[in-house]
Amino acid sequence: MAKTAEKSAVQSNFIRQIIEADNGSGKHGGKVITRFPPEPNGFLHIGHAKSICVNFGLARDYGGVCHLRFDDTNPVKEDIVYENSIKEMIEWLGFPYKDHLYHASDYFERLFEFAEHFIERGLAYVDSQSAEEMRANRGTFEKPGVNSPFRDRSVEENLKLFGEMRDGKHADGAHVLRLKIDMASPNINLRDPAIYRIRHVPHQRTGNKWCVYPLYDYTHSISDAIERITHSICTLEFEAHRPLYDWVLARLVESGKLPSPSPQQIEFARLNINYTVMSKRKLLELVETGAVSGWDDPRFWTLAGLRRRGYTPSSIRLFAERTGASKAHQWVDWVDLEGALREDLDPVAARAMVVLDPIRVVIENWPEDKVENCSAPVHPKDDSRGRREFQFSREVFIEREDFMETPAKGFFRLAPGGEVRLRYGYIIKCERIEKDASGRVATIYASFDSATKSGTPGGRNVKGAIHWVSKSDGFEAEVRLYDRLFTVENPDDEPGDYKDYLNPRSLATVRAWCEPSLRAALPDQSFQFERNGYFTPDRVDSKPGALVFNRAVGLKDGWKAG
RNA sequence: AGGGGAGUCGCCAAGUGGUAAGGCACCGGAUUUUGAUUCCGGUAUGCGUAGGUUCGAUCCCUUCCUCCCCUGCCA
Repeated sequence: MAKTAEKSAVQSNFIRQIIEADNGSGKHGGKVITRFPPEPNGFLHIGHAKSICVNFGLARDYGGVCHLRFDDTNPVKEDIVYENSIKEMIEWLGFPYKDHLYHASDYFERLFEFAEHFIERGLAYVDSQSAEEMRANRGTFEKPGVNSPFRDRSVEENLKLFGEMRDGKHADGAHVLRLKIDMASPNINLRDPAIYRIRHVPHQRTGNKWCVYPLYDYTHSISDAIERITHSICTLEFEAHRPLYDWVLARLVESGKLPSPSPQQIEFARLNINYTVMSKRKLLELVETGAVSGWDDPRFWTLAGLRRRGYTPSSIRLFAERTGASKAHQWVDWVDLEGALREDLDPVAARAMVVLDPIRVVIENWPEDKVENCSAPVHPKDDSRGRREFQFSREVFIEREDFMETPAKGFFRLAPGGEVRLRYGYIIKCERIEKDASGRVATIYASFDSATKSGTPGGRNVKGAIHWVSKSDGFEAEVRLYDRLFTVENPDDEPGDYKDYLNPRSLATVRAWCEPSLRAALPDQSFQFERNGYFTPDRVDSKPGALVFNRAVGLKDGWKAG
């Protein structure tokens, strides 16, 4: 029975240990509720996929559920097109979100009430300093901040002002609501963090209902608690925010506004992959400057790009599983992603022969108009997949690199006077070659051995077997071959601009000869072009009669010349 | 008056006082009409550094080094 790495025992990590300890103590009654909380202001990339796999994976493994919650608290940056794209990609990745779809904006009303509650308890105040004054008074890493002159406003005045803010009586930036914690805290997040700001901007879901919007730390902790999230998993940069997360929830639990126990924030290292950049700003810039053709460029590590390139959801899940979850900064090799794809596709991808860089072969002792049928298994290890048919004829194409006029040591494909098997067909012998004006081999003239048809019992064989396509029933298609987008492992660490390290040869387009079984190929289908790699029809440009294939990843090549 | 994190094989990553799991990569070898796959076998006297405690230390204590994050009315 085929067992994929994805199904094998998951390895322990510190998050699982926490969950298991909580399950053991009965802290959450054995429940596990996680959440993936994207802000709808960009497209998902492989780093997000990792986080999605961690959160949905934990829920799945512990019989819990994972909420998809859009963190839509900043209407100036957010848009419904991002939300739709995010949903589409999560579904594509294979995780169920529809029964547990939430928005932080669902909680605007309660968030506001809680803010008034903080004011009533003397734990929040309206600050009327300018942004610049607030920054100046916040202090620095070494120096404590100083209290705002508005810090001691009365509860009544604060309530009145906050109400006016909500009612649109004040301009953007005129006031802000701040928690009253400690301006001298060594943790800057605790120096009276702002929790509400005025934005006279319509919101993509609540329209014009609000002109004050809550900020992240306040919103996120409370949203988690409202949803009874048990383990709130985020990335390392939020570690210093955890005291604030806990502070807000503890006060609200104290006064019976929120249930106990509160969710626990747990931070793990975000995923980094070499030869990429991950920041939202840089991804956007690559799109806008035309370094990539769009968010779904097959060279891009956005989920849309990976899907178009030919990556499968299961390969991405396998990759996420393999890279694990820890607090150490991880720099994963791009080749690990490729390895996961190969491993995922090898047991399932239909095989086909395609010649990417054709060189013409004329088999002189094959009758002019004769055509003979050959067949090959759709999958070499799974007969139930049936067989594919194609013709053998006088004129065929083979891969240019499968012929060497002066063969290197150890080369066992075609060379002058030598023999090679045309896979699933006959053994041929190179009799002579013809070159064009530039000295390039134009045509190989060969002879075939009629006693060597593939499958002949007791027939002789030769060491080399190469793929080929007959001119009689093959067809041409465009094939796009990709290389990494950057030439250096970490473009962010190099001197100058990261864009200086774009790889000018990240895309090569060729006209290839394909066997006839490929005529009906559709996007989302994966093929192994024998000896060449895994390919998928381009979901944007491929059309019946004018197919376009993307190479998702090459096969491993164990041959070393010389 | 700074605070919070991280350092275990090339890349990930378990182990957290009893003598260094696993995966990927790599190297052998077997099978192979894909130089692929598959299958066998190999690969850290060592856990950032220097001391200490202990019968015994990756694990506990101390020193030092390196890297990352935090001074948005972004998330």
